[in-house]
Amino acid sequence: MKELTIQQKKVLQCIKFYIKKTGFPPTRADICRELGFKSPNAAESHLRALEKKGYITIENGASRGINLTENTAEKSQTIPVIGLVAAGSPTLADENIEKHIPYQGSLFLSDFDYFLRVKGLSMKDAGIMEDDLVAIKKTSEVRNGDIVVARIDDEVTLKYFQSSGNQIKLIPANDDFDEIYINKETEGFFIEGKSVGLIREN
Amino acid sequence: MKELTIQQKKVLQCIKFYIKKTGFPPTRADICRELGFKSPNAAESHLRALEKKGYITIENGASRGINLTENTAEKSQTIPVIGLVAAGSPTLADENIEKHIPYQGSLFLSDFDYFLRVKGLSMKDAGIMEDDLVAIKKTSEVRNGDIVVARIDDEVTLKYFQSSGNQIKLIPANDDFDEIYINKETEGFFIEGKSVGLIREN
DNA sequence: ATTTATACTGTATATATATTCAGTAAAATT
DNA sequence: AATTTTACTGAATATATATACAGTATAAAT
Repeated sequence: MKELTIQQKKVLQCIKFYIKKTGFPPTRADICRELGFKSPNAAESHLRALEKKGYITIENGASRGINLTENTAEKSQTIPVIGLVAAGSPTLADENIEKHIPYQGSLFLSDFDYFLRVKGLSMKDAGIMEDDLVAIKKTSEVRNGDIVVARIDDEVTLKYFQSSGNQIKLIPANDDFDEIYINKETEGFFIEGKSVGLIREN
Repeated sequence: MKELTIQQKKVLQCIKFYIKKTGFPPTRADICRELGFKSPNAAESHLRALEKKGYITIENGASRGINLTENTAEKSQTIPVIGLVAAGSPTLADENIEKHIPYQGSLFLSDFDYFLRVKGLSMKDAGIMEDDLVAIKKTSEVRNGDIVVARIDDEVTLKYFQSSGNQIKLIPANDDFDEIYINKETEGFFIEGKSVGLIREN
C-alpha cells in the first residue's frame, strides 16, 4: 500500500478516533474542526487522497460515507513474544515463542511483528531493562542510531547500530559491555529488525 | 435493560448489519429500504424507542448519528495520556489530557487508569526515560519499592517509595537527583497512584 | 522544465437527512 | 375503560452535508 504523508496520516487518525468516540464517521466539517482547517475542501481533498491510496472507501453522495479499508481498520490480533536467548534466533518458529499477547490498535508509531523479551542489561542506559518487551519490526533497512536486533551466527543481540563504509559497529548502552565490530559482508551476520517501541510489565 | 419487541429487534439488527457492511450507520431512509417501510417516520419512531430503552444513542441533528451502546456493541476503550509537568497535578481533567490511546485487553498484569508522560530523567536508572508513558493505577495503597506518583502541593513526581514509621522517602533512580524526605502527615502530600507498566514509542 | 501531488482558503449549492406534524389502527398496559 | 405503546403512511421542511468551482502556494515526480 502506498505511503501516506504526515497530514494524510493525521486525517486518517482523526477518522479512526472520531469513529471510536462517536460510533460513526466524521463529516468534512467535523474533520476541519478537529484538525483546524478552515475550508471543507481541505478535508475533501485529503479524503480523496486516502481513497486513492486505498486506505478508505467513500460512498459518493452519502453523508459520513467513509469506510476504513480492511487493512486500515485495526483487527484485534495477538503478537508473539520471543525470548532473546544467548544462542538461538528470534524467528517466529513455534519453539521460540514464549507466549502471545492480545494486542489491538496502534500503540506505536510504526507497526511491528513481534515482541522480544530482553535478557541482560547491555542496553540499560537506553532505558531497556531485563525482561522488557521490545517491539520489533522485521526489516533490514536500518539507520545509524537505531536499536537493532542483530544476528551473528547463532548469537542474537540488541544494540545500537552504527555503519560507516563497510564497517558496522554494534554499540551497547552500558559501559560494562564492549562494542562489536563487524564487516558488512561477514558470513552469518544479519540484521533481523529494529526496535520501534517498548513495553514493561511490572 | 428493557426488552425489545420483535420489530425493534429487527431494526437493531438492521443497524448492526448496515454498519458491518458499510462502515457507517444507516439513515432513516436506509432503514426503510432495508425493512420495507414506506415512511421515514417508521424508522424514526423505532430509533427513538431503541434510544429510550438504552440500546442506542442518537446525536441529534447529525446525519447517521446512531451509536450502539456499550452493551449493544462491545468496543475497545481509550486510555488518556497525561503530561507530567513540574507544577500541575495528573488529574483526569480535560486540560491535562494530552491525547487518548486506543487500548484493548491486558498488556499489563494489573489494570490501570491513565498513562503519565514522563518529563526529565530522575528515574533513568530504573529504565524510565524522557517521554516514556508510565501506566498508572490510581491507588494510595503502595508498598516499599513501588514506583509511585507522589504529589507535594502542586508538584508531581515519579519516584521509588520507601516508608519507615512516620517517615516517607521518595528515592530517584539517578545519582544527580536528591532523595525527598516527607512526614506522613505533611499537608499537601498525597500518593496519586503507582506504576504498573511502561510503554515507549520510538 | 513541466507536470503532478500536496495542502490548503473561500464561496456556493444541490441534495441528503433528520425531524416535526397530521393521521390511522391494533396491541398492551394501567 | 382509558391510556399508553407499538407500528406504521404520507407530506413538509429546515438544515446538515457532500461536492464542485475558483484560487494560492509549495514540494515532489517525471
